[in-house]
Amino acid sequence: VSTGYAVGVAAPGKRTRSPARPSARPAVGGRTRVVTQRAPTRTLSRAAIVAAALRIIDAEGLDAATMRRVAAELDTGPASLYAHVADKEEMVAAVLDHVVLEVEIPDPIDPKRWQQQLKAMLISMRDAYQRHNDLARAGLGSIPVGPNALVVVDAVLGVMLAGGVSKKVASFAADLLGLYVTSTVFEQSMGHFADHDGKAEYHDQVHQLFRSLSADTHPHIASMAAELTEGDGDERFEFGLDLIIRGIASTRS
Amino acid sequence: VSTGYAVGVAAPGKRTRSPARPSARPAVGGRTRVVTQRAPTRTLSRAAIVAAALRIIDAEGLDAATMRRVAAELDTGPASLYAHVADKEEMVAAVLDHVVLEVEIPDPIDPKRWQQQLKAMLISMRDAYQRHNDLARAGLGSIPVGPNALVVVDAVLGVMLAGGVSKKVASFAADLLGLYVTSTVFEQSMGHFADHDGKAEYHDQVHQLFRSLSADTHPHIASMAAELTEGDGDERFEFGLDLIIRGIASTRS
DNA sequence: ACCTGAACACCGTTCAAGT
DNA sequence: ACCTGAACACCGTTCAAGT
Repeated sequence: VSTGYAVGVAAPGKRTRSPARPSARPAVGGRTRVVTQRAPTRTLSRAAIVAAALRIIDAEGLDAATMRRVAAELDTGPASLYAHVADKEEMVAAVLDHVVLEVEIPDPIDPKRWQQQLKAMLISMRDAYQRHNDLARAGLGSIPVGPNALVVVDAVLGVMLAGGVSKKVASFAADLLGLYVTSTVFEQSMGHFADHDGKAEYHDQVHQLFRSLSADTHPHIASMAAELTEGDGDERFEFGLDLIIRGIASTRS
Repeated sequence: VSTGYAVGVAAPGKRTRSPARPSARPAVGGRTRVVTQRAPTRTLSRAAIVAAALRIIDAEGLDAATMRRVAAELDTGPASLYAHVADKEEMVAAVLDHVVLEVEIPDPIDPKRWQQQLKAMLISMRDAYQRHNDLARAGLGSIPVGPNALVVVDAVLGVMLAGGVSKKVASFAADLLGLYVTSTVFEQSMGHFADHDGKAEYHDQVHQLFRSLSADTHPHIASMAAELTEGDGDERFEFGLDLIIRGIASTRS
């Protein structure tokens, strides 16, 4: 299984929709009374690993989140992580699934407003990814099977079904919408790093390339250089989202 | 620039739409007459590197195409590649762009049949990627700016414009369609390798997971397990393609 | 200009040994 | 059960030296 989740083993019941960013530090004076004083937080855990990895990704990007770097963040060696996480792929999948806790789900579902509710969910999903640098890249090309992702997928399906969309179309559309969000966020997170001084420069380069193409060899690109690159990310994203949702709506009986 | 192409430097004029799979071996007795016999093909070149990398990708997958492995395939050391290719990213981008030569472009464009022609191009694109293992993964999340890709994009835009689609919609739709093809191919190429004995098993696992979800926590997924996983890749791909194209068509005045 | 050997600065993962 | 140091088998890229 590509996502790193052991598919047959994901425990949906254990999912808890909790505050988006649990502190890595456990609450002082919690409900378990311990007589002997424990070392501050010397215990490694899956949650601590995910939190450390997310901190690194936020600050330095997905590529910086190596097993060695995450271990160092937790003052240990890379081998120690393997007691809590099968491999790097599973670790990153866990981070991704943790972040989807930030997605807001409409409650209750209002059949009359299904298109707005669908759009709002997907914007919320985009915002969640966008808060975490280029993390979305990890989600490219993988079916979301993490426990939290499944909750969001279920809600997306529910909103569409409430709106009278067929099961077949809803099933397909859920895939497409997830794909669209992930890809869009990732594309817009490009050029954030090291080599380039901002996505503006990248954007300008692409625009220049399009304008530089001869009308002989690339007549349509040349005639559309403006349209191909204009509009900020938000605008393009919403435009595309509306287009897809309109397509979904048009399939109803 | 993320694709590895130096955007400002791509030379569209140099693009040649040649036979899909040029042999790595130069034609014997070509048009340049050489007196002294040259060593068989001892000269390294960008084309030879791309061909070697593609061979490895076809046989063993994208991850196997390391600089060291490609160099070994050409009986040399990894450092030698850097005279013809800036880095690994550029090498892979060049392979990707080489493969899009296999995409068939309709000629001439028939405005009346724009929807069919658009669909045929995208199926051809999917087939091209599909012939090359998990290569499509390299295209995820990068704007296609290779010289050959630009020709295909230009044709896609041309077909839509001929069909009366607005420039703004065409611009967006071209992005979306490219995204859709790349992601779909990659998703279907998963589970080809090592750990699993075929995508069937992966597919079954996902189906099992969906069926195992409680109707309490995931009512809609549970009620749609069949729809979510049914249909072979081709069917799902075409269904989605039709849906997107219908959405595009519905925007016309 | 092109090619090379050797090195640099990393990776993910395993494994025997500890507690 | 969990943690660790050390090692294994790799990476991409650079660089001085060769031709």
